[in-house]
Amino acid sequence: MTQTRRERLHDTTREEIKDAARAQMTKEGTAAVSLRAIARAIGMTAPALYRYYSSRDELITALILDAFNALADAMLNAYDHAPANNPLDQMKAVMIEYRAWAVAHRVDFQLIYGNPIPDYHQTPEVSALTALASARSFEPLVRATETAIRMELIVPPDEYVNLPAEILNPLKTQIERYGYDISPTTFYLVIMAWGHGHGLIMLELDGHLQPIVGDVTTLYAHRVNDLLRQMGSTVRE
Amino acid sequence: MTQTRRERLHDTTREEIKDAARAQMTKEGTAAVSLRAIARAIGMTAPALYRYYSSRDELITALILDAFNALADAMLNAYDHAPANNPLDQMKAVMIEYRAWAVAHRVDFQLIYGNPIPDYHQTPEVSALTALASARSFEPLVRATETAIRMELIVPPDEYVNLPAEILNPLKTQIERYGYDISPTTFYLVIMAWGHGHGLIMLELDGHLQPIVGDVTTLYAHRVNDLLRQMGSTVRE
DNA sequence: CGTATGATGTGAACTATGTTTACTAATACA
DNA sequence: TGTATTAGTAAACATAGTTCACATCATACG
Repeated sequence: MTQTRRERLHDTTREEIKDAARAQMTKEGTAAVSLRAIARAIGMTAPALYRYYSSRDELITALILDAFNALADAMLNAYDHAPANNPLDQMKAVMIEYRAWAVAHRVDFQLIYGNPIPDYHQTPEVSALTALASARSFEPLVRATETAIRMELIVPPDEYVNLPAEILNPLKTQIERYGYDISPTTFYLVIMAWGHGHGLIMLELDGHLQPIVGDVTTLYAHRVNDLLRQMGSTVRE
Repeated sequence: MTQTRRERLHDTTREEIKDAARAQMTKEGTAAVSLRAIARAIGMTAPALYRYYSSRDELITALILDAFNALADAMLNAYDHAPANNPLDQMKAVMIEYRAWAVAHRVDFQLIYGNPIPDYHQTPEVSALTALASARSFEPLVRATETAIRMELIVPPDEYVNLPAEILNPLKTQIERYGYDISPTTFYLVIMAWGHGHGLIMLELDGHLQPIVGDVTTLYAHRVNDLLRQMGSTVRE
């Protein structure tokens, strides 16, 4: 792990390039990542960038992985800072943070969950990494939900306990595959919450929600609270 | 409305250009619309396209408006073909169609709800048109929901009837502004359903859902049925 | 019927882009 | 100090959107 001076400088420049790319995406959109523009911004010529990233695709891959990890970190952090003995508050905190991060880092969120960038092609190894990072983002929510159910702070209605076989079986398979120690009900509820939150966030980012509901923060918080109620939260707000 | 032969040919070519553009997007992604490639595909040179669209942006605008209208038509059609006296089935049909259209027309759906295309800039007039088309898409769902509530096929739980002021007021404002004849509860429930369905669809299109739940069609249908239950449907499936 | 007009198309040119190649300048290490 | 590696450049190639000057040809009019 000992880095030579050269390696340190190299890494610094790699970060500088990513920062310039992010700045550019923020201004012009995720798809507008231009090597030549990045080079101009940091006072180099375009071919020099190839000393740091073997192609535009590799640079974009680095940005995507960074974004995934930052989101996962943010959600884990929200989980850690919520009251440890209160899984319901943990669930809320993580759900709220999902949107907060998306709004505060629109570009990175679009990089993860938006349209693919034109001409960008992901290698299978990278897909595996992003899938892992994606799963890591929602581990806190899964854990909090499972705990809430075990503590009977959430008593899910029968619909979510006795799931029909065609829904139940794939969930079971997935749980076994990853060796999770959770019930299919937990898994189903998390997917429900994820889908709901994700949809509201996407609509907000595309500008479809704000003109309709005014303050989206308020609506989102209300929806999160209501989601817990729908899940069978036994604690009134 | 009488068209000369020339105008007819002109319109035909405009359609041919759009078709080529759609074919290209389907193959290479929404952002990869290339005038030169379109020209090649239909046996012309790129500058010739400027006789039909004054720029790449204007072509993309045409594609976006087409997509919006096609989605609205599809949802209205689903509404019309559901049993007229059964608003619950109408609601289901429209929600199911929303996903079905998105999956069958991924590219057009991304054009509407995905990342903006790089360097594409929308004029305010176009934004107004798309907002209108977007509203038109969800009119059937709004109407069916309002009817279901009036017929007491849906009796929404208290949470959705007595909405907190900070949620209620923006909804009321919006309803007045468009002169809709619906209750804020209807509006809230539609936003809830829209957000939920939209999120699941986006996750599916990005490939995040299928590996987790296997058959997404089954999960989505299950979620739609459960949404009606959450809204307070008095009819058991 | 012949002619002028306007629509339709082409090819060259301009500014961008990502990428490769050949070359130079600087740095680190023996 | 000498040498191998690294960091950077300039030139070149193919791609893109767009503009311009020009040719062609069907239509409309005198």
